[in-house]
Formats: sequence, C-alpha cells, structure tokens
Amino acid sequence: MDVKKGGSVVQAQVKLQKHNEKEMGMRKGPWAVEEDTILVNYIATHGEGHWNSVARCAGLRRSGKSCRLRWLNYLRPDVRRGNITLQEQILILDLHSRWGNRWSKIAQQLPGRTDNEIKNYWRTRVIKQAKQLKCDVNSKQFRDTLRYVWMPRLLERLQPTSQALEPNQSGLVLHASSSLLPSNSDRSIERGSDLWPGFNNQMLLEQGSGGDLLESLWDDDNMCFLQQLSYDLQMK
DNA sequence: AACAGTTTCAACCGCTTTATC
DNA sequence: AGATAAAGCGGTTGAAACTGT
Repeated sequence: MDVKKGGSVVQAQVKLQKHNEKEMGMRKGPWAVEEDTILVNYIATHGEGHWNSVARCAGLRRSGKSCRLRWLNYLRPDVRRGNITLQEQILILDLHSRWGNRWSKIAQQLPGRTDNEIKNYWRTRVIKQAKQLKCDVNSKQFRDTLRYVWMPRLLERLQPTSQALEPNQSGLVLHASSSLLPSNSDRSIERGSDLWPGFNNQMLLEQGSGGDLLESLWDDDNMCFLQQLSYDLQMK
C-alpha cells in the first residue's frame, strides 16, 4: 500500500488535513453539552454517516473523526453505561483468549458496549491483575489459567442464577468445569463458546444484572485463588 | 484540609482498509 | 487502475476523579 512507501501520498493528505483543521480553528478535548446537543439533533434529523459533512453542516468545529467517535462511544442511544457485569467480564476474557486485541470484534458480541470501553476494561483491570499475579497477560500460562480453570470456576459460581432458567438452558454451566480440553476452532462463536459446549454467550448476557452479577472477577477471594493457582503452576 | 500517588476513561493519534470517483 | 476521501481500528495520552497519608 501507498503508506508503506516513504513520503507517501496518504501521509501528505493527512498533513494537509491537519493543516486545514488548524486553520479552521478546530476544537479538541472534552465535548461541551451544547456540542453534544447539536450533534444529537443533527443525527436525529439527518442520520449517521458522512461524518465530515456532519461536522461541517451541523456547525461543529470538530473533525468528522471526532464527531463519529463521540457518537459511537457516548451519544448513541443504545450505548450501555455503568459497570461491566460479571457475565460481560467472563465473556470478554473468553473472546479475548481466542481473538486477542480485536476490540471492535469483541464489542460486537456485547450489545451496547463499545470497543473503547472494553479496551479500557482490559487495560485497567485485566493487565493490572496479571501484574499482581506476576504474569504476562499474553503468556500462555495466564491465558490457560483463565481459560481452563478460572472461567469454568466462575461459571460454576453463576449456577444458582442459571437454575432459574428453563431445563434445557441449565446446561449453561454444567459443562463448564468438565470441559477443560483445549478447543480447536472459532466456529461456534455465533452460537456460543467452543470451550464449554453448554455455554452460550447470548444466554450469559440475557441473565440480567441481579444479585452478585455485578461483582468483580477480581475481588479478594478470587485473587487469592488465582495467586495460589499461579504459584502451583510455577512449582510444577 | 492539603497534598501526592493512583486509577479511570474520554478523546486523540497514526495507520490501515474500504468506498467512491 | 490509480487517486482521493471517508471510515474504522488499536494504541496511547492526559485530565479528572478517587484514594491514601
């Protein structure tokens, strides 16, 4: 692609665009309430897309990129705000273990959550906890611990909630702790996890947010368990 | 109360990919 | 087919909020 050739056309375009933005006195930084209102009203009338013209026509002194980001990550009506639930945390761990840092792809499996939010969660929580365990978050040891021991254990803890489900749905967790064999593909992601045959991403999300479901994966008890596990693995 | 250190998360940046002409 | 514009993505930053002393 052009970009890989030194002094490329694309780079020149970007420079020019930045120069123009400066010339036009583009605003940066946090969005004001008035700006949000203008953007929301404009999109309500004209719809999403064509972000550069949205910025221009709505009279916002923002780049199209900035408008798009603000809408997608904050102003969109279906954006879910608030803490990431336990189910969502488990799902993020599961999906990350197979897809890596494909944040937007992971976000598609969590309705209302944005890639930015998931990325932030990963960086601020998961990486932090991995450090506490003296593990590299990308190491096989950490990933295997999460995947084959840690997540099944958490799913077992969710079982009381799932018992309220219909009989054919209760398979959700029963398979969890017994399916510790590595998976071999990503084929079943649309239906559910290939890691745990009875595990269904959609069901997990539909369980709602009652009781302990908002607790963190990383409470003291859980961390204690993980530390012991990590220690045991290192001794082997 | 004041300050320092830490955490969180919205927003930006640079690059790549996709769409359009 | 190539140039250009727009959209999308992941990494990074920095200000605000929070916590501890």
